[in-house]
Amino acid sequence: MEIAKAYDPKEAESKHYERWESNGFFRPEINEDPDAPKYSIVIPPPNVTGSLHMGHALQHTLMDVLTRWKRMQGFRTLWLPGTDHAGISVQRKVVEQLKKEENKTPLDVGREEFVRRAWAWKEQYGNTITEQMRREGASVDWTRHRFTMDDDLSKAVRSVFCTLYDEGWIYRGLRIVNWCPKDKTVLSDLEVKEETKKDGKLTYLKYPVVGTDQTVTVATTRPETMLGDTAVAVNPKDERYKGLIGKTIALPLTDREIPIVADEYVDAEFGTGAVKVTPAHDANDYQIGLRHDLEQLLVMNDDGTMNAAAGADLDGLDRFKAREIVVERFKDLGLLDKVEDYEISLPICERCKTVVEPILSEQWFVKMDEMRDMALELMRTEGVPHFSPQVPHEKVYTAWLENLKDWTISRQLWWGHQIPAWYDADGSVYVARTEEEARDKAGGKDLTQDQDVLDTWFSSGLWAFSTFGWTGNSGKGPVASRQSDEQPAVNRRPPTDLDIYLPTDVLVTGRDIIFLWVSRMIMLTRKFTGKKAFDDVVITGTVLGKDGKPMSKSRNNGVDPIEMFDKFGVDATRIYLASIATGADIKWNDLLIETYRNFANKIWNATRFCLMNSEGARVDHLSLLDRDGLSLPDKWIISRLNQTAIDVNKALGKYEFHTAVSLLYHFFWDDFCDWYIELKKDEINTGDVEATTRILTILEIALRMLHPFMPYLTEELWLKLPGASAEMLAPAYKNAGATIMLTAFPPGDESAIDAAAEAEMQSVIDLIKKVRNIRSEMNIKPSDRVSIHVAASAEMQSIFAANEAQIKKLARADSIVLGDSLDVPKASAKAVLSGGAEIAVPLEGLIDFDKERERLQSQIAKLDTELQRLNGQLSNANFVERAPAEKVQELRERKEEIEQQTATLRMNLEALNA
RNA sequence: GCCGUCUUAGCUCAGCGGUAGAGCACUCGCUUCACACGCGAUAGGUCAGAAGUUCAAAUCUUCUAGACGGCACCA
Repeated sequence: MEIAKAYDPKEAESKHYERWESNGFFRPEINEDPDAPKYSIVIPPPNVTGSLHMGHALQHTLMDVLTRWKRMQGFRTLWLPGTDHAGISVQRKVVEQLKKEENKTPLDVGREEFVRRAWAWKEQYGNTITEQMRREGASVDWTRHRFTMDDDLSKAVRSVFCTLYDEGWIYRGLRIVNWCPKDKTVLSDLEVKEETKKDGKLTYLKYPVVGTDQTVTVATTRPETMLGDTAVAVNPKDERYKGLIGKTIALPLTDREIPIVADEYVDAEFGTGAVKVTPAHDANDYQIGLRHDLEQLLVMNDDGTMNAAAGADLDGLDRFKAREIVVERFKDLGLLDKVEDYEISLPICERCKTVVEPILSEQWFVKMDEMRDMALELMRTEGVPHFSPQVPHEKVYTAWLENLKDWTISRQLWWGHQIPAWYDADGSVYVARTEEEARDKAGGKDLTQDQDVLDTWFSSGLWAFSTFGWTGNSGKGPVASRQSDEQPAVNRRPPTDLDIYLPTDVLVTGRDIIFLWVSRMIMLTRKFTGKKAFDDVVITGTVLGKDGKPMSKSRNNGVDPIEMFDKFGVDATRIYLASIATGADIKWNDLLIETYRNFANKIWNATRFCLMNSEGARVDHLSLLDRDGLSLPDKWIISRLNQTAIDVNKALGKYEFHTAVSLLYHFFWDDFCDWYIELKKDEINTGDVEATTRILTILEIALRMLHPFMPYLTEELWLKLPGASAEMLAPAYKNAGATIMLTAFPPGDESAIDAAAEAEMQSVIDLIKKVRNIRSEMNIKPSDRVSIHVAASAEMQSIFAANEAQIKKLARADSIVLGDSLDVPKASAKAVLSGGAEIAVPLEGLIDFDKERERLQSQIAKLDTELQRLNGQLSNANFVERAPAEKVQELRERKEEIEQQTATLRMNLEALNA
């Protein structure tokens, strides 16, 4: 068989995905075993405006590893893909498009047309990520792809909204909210980020007290809001201001008089001890306002300009411009006390970076107290979700829940789920799933639907169950928390996806959306289905740029996964991402992927070698079963193979992907390539069919274990193996076409683990390494053969005798002399092996005695360091008494061994000096 | 301000009570019939610092320093 000398990832990547998908290999229905347990994952829906970034690549890799692993284990496996509608982002894209192409505003085209265009935009540009996921090799069931604005998912949204409203969990109210003047919408607390500004200013304004010549100085970072002040507050205990309480202020730049009130909230120690109170523009002031029954005066428009209430001459002016003017006027009036430099942290709109304005506004909210209790209870009683890694996410999650505030869910956008609430002419509200239902409730009155849409995260919060067909409004649909084994056998409808796949098994996502998404999904899924959304949550770390900072456009330190796929191959990128410790942040470094590109090439070439010599042989799992008659290297590699399989399964079960990668890497490269293939080369090259069969079989099993990490490479190679066919698939998939992805994942066989073989093989390896060391240190040319003399116990002699050919090959020796003692010329290099054995390589004419002395001395020195530590421990009475007996025994044996070895080495050294 | 994470070989990172590990880089030697994206052999670390618990600490506890993250406050 002709096979290229180096692995070309692009070729393999272009060949298999389409076949896998079109044959339905990604669908759970490919599994024909009616009793197969299910395994399900829903993807954290990327938003339709996005393109694949390294965080996605990482998360998708882990999800795909789990999915492929479980599928191979025979689970009925579903990884459900989808996207979310990204309210604000899409809205902004469409607004920009309208502006650019037609110089129109959304109001110019109207809501209906705007939404139509948003859909068109989504159809055209919204599939970037889903296309990129195919390149990744993601084994998602595309037939179950969902979008948060699909009909069913929209029904689910309305249904949830109505239920929550009817039960009093959703309310509409006037509150101080975070307002983004650019997007002209309210934002939830989680969509607002803090940005520290070092060049902020704290402005001190003097307010004249009516009927006196006194002034009260207040400080503010937002001077323009003084136009909306409706009081000045001081602490009632503050002696400085006691006399002023109850008096009024003539508010400058306005014709209003405002009271001076006493309120405990004011910290007498901070600033001037007097606070301007702007109830409509500050959350704390709002609370003060409620306590003192103050007017709530709004002085800003929704676009961040001042309104008429700010004064006719400021009406329409931008808030920052107004700020300057206000300060200037205070200066002119002689009422500007001072302006200090002040480090301030500003609330910023996460998406557009505009300074967020706290503003009084009527919005819809979800009451979170009961949901929070529900989630905390779940955490307490069942430990759900179980975070991996557990620390610190569990603690952060519960701490956040404990301080949870109500969630603002309305958004002043047109793209999204319009709130299912209608108003009649009197302003009475009717919440219903449909307009008809609302009109019924209203007794046929004319109604207008609420103009706002819901937060995108509201629909994402239903993702775990809305994606499985839950719409909640059938009245006889799936019922919460019904246990399948309690169901009567009669009159059963066929189980739905919701019955089968919820709860999902694990959620893989980033730290940044634990609150935004994970927590809300936990609460809403519990509330509406009675089920858990998932048992486990794997929180991935952040892939940082080369500068150690999170990748971002503004820092321009991003690394495009697609570029990495092009440069190193998808498989190398995937297994590299999986090799990062679960949850740990990692600085990006191309060199590290190179490791795995090299690994891919190594796998390719190892297979190439096996195939070049495979005449007459084919993969045959029976060839590994009867181990009694096998040679030491065979017993050893089978033992290692099974141990690796057991450990890989164990590691994946604990979401320790990096451990699994490291096990596979070392098994394949060190054990299989460096030792096993090398040891078997002679047999293979001489066309030993039995030997070749075993090596092909071991290779095939190794490829299976690598498949979840490196799907393209392993499929490409597997299909080339003689004997690889649909007949080798796992029983549940026996009718599918030939593919490695539906073979059984090696479970590992405990009984194949052969400690004796591993120990014996270790002696052989040790012997070869010692000889190689002598060769290298004594500058023996690779082409020169040596002879090896070994003094060892009878058992070890027989081991070496049995593997003589292999030892000679790998140590480049032409003879091995075995005996009870060494009989060699003085001009020999010597070394000791464990188990009391000693070796010598005669180097007549070649030996450099100084060098040999140095060599022996350095070996002695190394052993001496260890010996000293051992002596220290063993002479410590406390250790001998209190440490476990086995431990003490172990050290004693080790000490004897070292003493014996050093004695031998010393003798050899003296002999050299004699 | 509160909570948390990290600090291990030149670099990037594993390990997390019982003899310090990997990959890359470095040094030396190899056109050895799968692979130079390779093979073989070395070298390199008082595991940030201090104190404590323990027979035993990179690993547990406390403190200190530095890096980072989350939350709160911000007149």
